[in-house]
Amino acid sequence: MVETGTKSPRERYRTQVRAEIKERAWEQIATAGASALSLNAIAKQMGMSGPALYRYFAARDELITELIRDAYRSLADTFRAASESGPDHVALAHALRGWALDDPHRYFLIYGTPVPGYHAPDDITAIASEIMTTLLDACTALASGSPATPFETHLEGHRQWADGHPAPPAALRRALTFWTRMHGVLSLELAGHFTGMGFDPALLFAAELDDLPAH
Amino acid sequence: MVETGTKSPRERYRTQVRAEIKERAWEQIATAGASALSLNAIAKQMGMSGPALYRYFAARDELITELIRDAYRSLADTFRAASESGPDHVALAHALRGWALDDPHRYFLIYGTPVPGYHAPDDITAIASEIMTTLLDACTALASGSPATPFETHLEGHRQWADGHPAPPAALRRALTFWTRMHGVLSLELAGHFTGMGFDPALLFAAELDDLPAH
DNA sequence: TTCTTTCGTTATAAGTTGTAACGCAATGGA
DNA sequence: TCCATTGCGTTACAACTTATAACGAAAGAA
Repeated sequence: MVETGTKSPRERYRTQVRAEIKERAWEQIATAGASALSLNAIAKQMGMSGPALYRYFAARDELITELIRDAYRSLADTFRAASESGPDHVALAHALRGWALDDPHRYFLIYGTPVPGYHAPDDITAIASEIMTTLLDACTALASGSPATPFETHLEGHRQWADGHPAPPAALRRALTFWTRMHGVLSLELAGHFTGMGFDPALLFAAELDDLPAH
Repeated sequence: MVETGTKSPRERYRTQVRAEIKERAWEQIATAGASALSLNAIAKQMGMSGPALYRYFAARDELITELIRDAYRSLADTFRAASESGPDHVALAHALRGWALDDPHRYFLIYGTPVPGYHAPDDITAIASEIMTTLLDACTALASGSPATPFETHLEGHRQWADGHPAPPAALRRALTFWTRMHGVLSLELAGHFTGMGFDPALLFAAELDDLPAH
């Protein structure tokens, strides 16, 4: 095959059909959850027979993996956009919350109940570490130097996950805490555990954001 | 039917079979996840034909609801036991972590990705509020009186969820924060998001427990 | 025009949940 | 002891699902 520089019509068609399949898949996930995702139903919606979809995705799991990849990609882009005007963990927090509320199922595809035996491919973990780097940048901006707590001392000696990032221990700790606390509020809120309780989840989120380790 | 006081042989047999079905269900969930739970497979394991199970559980969802109920009940009992020697949120935290690590799938059945359209029956929400009451007792023990932060002021006027509990605003806030922060660490840990990162999740958990709002 | 690749089809296999109809066995009362 | 009722487990079946195989048609390349 000669190098055309632009995509062939066939490839254009193929990527377009793949995109439409993913769109329908997101719709289905939103109404019935990821576990109820049916390739047959998607095919019918698109006016073609069930097995036809297997030309585009080798298996149901491959489609879901692709959706997970897109979700990570989308979060990484959101973080990057929020960091455009400088490293700022408050901006990241609000971006994260907006992104999560925008499509809860997308959030749960990343941070929800894990499927036993499923392992994300390497390119997805690469996107995850891209997200972590953005977060570390923001947390480094405000953090001071030497470790002040036992856990920060522990982190100083266990920082493989920072992947060479020069963040001081306090920043490492701040990034981890940002992650777990924001996730703690968001995940319970999105799962509906706060509904009917009366208080405003947004205020709890803000309070937690305000209470992050200051150092 | 005459009131026998003790169960009839038939009822004893019935409850025993139901218990064995649930045991097999837990085993399946542990190896393949809740979404892959198969009534047929359970029946085969027990040496009987598929439809026989429908004498014991009207539908797959009813079995899962029963498992969720058992999970909540188990957590409530664990909390109660941890509170036996007086209200102590540190004891609750360690009990929670032990309970979660003991069976991650049981934890995710309660706090994992919600199933769209599923609503827990009233008796389950009653157990949930029993858990919350135990937590509020522990948080009241250490908290002072008047609200000190904007969010605590907000909680003072939105405390339906406390269900009449006389906890001061600082205790309400402490309870919510306990919940979201412990869940934030535990859920990410159990989902495997920390694996390969190098640090010790137990230390992060301890650090978060130590950092709870003090007031 | 001809060759080749790709696509969508139907047929089929092996699962799943759940219902229906039947027979057997155990329970409880006379 | 006998009998009627109740409950249990079975097979048969309907309507799904994922996934593979084999075939025909359409589209792109030479």
